[in-house]
Amino acid sequence: MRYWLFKSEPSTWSWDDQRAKGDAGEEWDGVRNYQARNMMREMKIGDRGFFYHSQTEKAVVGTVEVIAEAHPDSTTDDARWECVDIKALETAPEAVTLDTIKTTPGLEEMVLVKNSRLSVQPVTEEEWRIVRSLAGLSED
DNA sequence: GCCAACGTTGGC
DNA sequence: GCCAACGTTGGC
Repeated sequence: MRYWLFKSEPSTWSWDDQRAKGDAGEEWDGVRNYQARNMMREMKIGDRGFFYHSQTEKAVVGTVEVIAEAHPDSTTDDARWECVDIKALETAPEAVTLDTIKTTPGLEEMVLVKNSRLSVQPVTEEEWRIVRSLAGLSED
């Protein structure tokens, strides 16, 4: 299993919006960036990810599970753009802020720190464990 | 609201 | 195929 990070502006699509979809989940649509799309093409059903709020909050607020592999993005006719479906899994008891991530040993190399603009990012197993722990989430 | 970083576009 | 110009994103 691989790990990822999905970034969203809460004013556009928030963790509450995602949770409201329940187990049915929702398309992670609207991505118009090749790197981010390529990440989604690599995802498999059952992969896990962090849900990150950018802009106002700047924190990891929950975890999600990939429930459908890459398929055409329904919000465009442009065949270049694909997306996966994800569902909310766990709400983080403690939101993990960007500030914390930047100052926690072992997380210096996170894509979130290195290339903050990429909206869908890979997360290493080590990073996954550290951030889960900071979020107050149990080990898998 | 500003600005740096980055990706994309289009002219040559 | 290069590179300048432009648009977008996101942290501050």
